[in-house]
Parts: sequence; structure tokens; C-alpha cells
Amino acid sequence: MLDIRYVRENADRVKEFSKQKNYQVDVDRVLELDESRRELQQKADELRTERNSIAEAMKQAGGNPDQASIERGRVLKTDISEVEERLRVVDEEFFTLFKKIPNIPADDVPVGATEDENVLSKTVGDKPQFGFAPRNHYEIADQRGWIDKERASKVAGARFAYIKGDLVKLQFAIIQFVMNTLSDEAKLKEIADGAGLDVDLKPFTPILPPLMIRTDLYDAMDRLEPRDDRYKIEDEDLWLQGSAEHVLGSMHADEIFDAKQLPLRYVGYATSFRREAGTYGKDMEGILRMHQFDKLEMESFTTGEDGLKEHLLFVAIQEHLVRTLGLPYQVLQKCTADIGKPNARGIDIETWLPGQDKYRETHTADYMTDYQARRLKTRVRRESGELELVHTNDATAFALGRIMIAIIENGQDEAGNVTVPEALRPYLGGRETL
RNA sequence: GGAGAGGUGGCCGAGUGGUUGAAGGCGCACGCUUGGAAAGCGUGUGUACCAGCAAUGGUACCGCAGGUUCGAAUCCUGUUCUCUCCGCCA
Repeated sequence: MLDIRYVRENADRVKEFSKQKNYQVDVDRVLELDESRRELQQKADELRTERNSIAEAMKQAGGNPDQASIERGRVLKTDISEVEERLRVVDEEFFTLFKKIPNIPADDVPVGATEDENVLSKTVGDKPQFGFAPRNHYEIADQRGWIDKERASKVAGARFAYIKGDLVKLQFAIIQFVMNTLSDEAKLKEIADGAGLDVDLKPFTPILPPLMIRTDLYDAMDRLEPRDDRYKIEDEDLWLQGSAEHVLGSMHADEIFDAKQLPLRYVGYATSFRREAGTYGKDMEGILRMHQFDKLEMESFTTGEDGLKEHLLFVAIQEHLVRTLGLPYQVLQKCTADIGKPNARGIDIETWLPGQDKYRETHTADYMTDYQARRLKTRVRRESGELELVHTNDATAFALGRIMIAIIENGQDEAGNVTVPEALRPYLGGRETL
């Protein structure tokens, strides 16, 4: 959520940015409602002031009954509840509309109407050359007995899979590799230096979060909508999370950090759930798009002035991870229409998939400024004693399914063996191929 | 699932329907003291919204939502979460 004071003073900019991000919001109506809720609030305050002073006078009088005051008190009571009811109605409409206003994009976010207008900012690594027609991950996995979707379909339906054998070992190797990298200060220094970033080197704390989240916190994270893409737990006020971001970012709701505690960095491992509504028939082969997938996700809380640097650090970490696995990739600066509603800035990394002869999205980095923190009420007390909202960043470390697809397709040979990236070998008993 | 206990400020912990935004303690900040520190002493120390240049003032908040009352942290109802015991269970 934005700061309403900002909207009052910059209505035209807010309208313009909302349009650039493809969100239709009636900003004028929001301001109208803002005005009337303040009027009603003031009215309610005045009535309560009178009620309180009557009660005070009554108290001074030793609690003796005074008919006039009692009468007046009764009238005030109904007046107050009447004003409160009007306020409640206005508030409801106000917040419903106000929540729809997206975050303001950072200055350097390219303006674009669709994801086709994302800007390619760099391409890294050489695509592997094969002396044969490279196959896609599913063909290889099928041959190797790594993925069983037929039985998964019997048990759970479409977009589920049993991951089996060496592919499971590979997943756990990747997890170890990431956890070790991100909790190592020396590694972070190497990454930050490589990207020319002067940042705090505090390591990430590994986290295994809950996979369910309450409605109010999900909404405060601005990740509940569209609900069609979420799984609701029947008879409970709970949803399955769609990304560790959702349960990590909401972790410190209603908390006030001491400035010294920041930056606070987490790397969470979580199985994520998505209904993939509206993608029927898309990416049905293999495990590229599943209802359930495992993901390593970074999340951090910083001061406002460190937020952008943190975002850049996250992207540098993502690049480091992909590069260290020897995978070719490209970095895209997402345009206004694609960064997402709570985002001020967003970067995608697409990794080369020879089997599809395409780069496909494997990573996203989101910089939310204080947009999420405002509703979560996650704040920091500065040295001066001032309270400020924190800035939140989240970014994929690895979406395990997708990165394993990339490893399989880039590392394949004609026989269906897969070369293990060197960085992962220590976690696979030194094996060079799977 | 059954039974019971309890949610008060950064933390612990008082609280008889009105002098309680909230005792007391801890913590923290500043000052005094000291060669320096500790101890000791003193002062201060919640959040949000509204008005105001500011000082400040008003309102709300004692898990949450209702209700009773001139007046609710305190009484009533519902609800939620935590803890303990039993049951079940990895």
C-alpha cells in the first residue's frame, strides 16, 4: 500500500504510474473517500471528546447521578455509533480502492505495456554446442526414470510429478550449495565486490518456514490476489503459500527493528503451491510448470537508503549462482507492466534451455520499497529515535525444478547422461555425471 | 478431539467500573557522581490518525469483534491465539 499523503500530493503522478503498470484505479474516488473519512473521523473525535468530558465531570461530582448529563450521554452514544457506522462504510470502500493502487516504479524501470517490452540488459555464458539434436529435459528424465507424471496424475492430477532417483539427490545438492554460499560472508564479499556493490556483508539465515499463511497477512503482503491462483485450506483461515517470499516477508509483521539489526537476510526453502489458473495447456511437458514446486528464496529487510543496493546485491547473487553452475543466461530489466503491483523494480533472469531452444524464466528479483512494509507494519527505529518503514526485497535463489531442467538440458550427452556442474559435485559424492 | 489456565507497554508484572496511557521492576537514553567504570541518585522513555510552523492539543488502542454503562483494561457474549494435562499422532 502507498502512503495516502503521497497520493494526496501527487495524484497525477499516481494516475500516470498506475496506467503504466496496467492497473485501473479510480484515484479521484480514492481522494474523495479519503476526504470524507477524515471529516467523519473528525466528527467522531469531537463527539467522543464531549462524551469524555461529561464522564469526567460526572466523576468529579463523585459519580452522583445528574439527569441532564445522563441524557446528553445517551444522545451522544447514538450519535457516535451513527457516525462510526458511516465511517465504517466509507473506510471499507476507501481501503478496497486504495489497496488497488500499485507501487510506484523506480526511475529506471522501462515503460512498457506488456512483458515483450522488458529490456534485455545482458547475456552471459556460451550456449553449449552439441554434435546431436539436444533433447528436452522430459525426454531425458523419462529415459532415466527421474520423473513419473503418470502416477502423479493418478494420485493428484495434472501438473504434479514424482521426482525420483538421482534427480532427488541433485535437488538436495543444490540446496546444500545455496545454503552454504549464502551463509558464507567471504562468498558474499566476493559477490558484492564483483558487482561493485558497497553493502553490508551480513550472511543469510537459512529458514524452513511454515507453508501456510493467514488471509490477513497474505493480503498485507499484497500477494493474495489473484485468489484464483491460490490454494485455500477448507474451513480454515489459511492458504498454501505460493512462494517462500510470502511467509518470510510477513514474518516480522507488527515488529519494530533496531537499526543495528538491519539488514536482516533470510534464505528460505519451501515447497510452493500455485493453481496456475489460466495456463491450461501451457508448458504441459515435464516439470517446468507445476502446481507444486520447491524453491530457495531470498528475503531481506533493510532501511530505505539500502533498499536499492540490496536489490542489486540479490541480482548479483542470482547471477553468481547461475554462473557458478555454468549455465548460460540473460538478464532482463522488467518493464512497468511486468514488474508486478507491489514492485518498484524487478529483474528476471532467464536461463538457456537447449531442449526448448529458448531462454526461460528461472529467477525473479523484486524490490518493493516500503509498499509491503506499510501494511505489515514492519518498521525500524533509527539512531535518532525516528520510526520508519523498512524496505523489503525478495528474489529467487533457485527454483529447483526449473534449474534442474537447465542442468539436465545443458549438461546432456547423446546417451542421456548429464554432466554435474563442478560446484555441485562435493554434494554428490564427487560424481561427475548422473 | 476433551478438560483447564491465560493473553496488559521493548521485556517482566500490578490493576477494586471513574485520580489508569496505564503502578512497580527490568531494559534503554540522558544527566549527576567517578581518574575511568560499576554501584548509587535524578530525569526521561508506546503506537497510529487528525489539527498546528512549533510547543502542544484531540481521538483511538490493555489479543480481536460486539454488548452493558453517563463512563470499560476492569462487567457480559462471541471469537482467536498461547500454555498445561488427557487422547491421537510423525
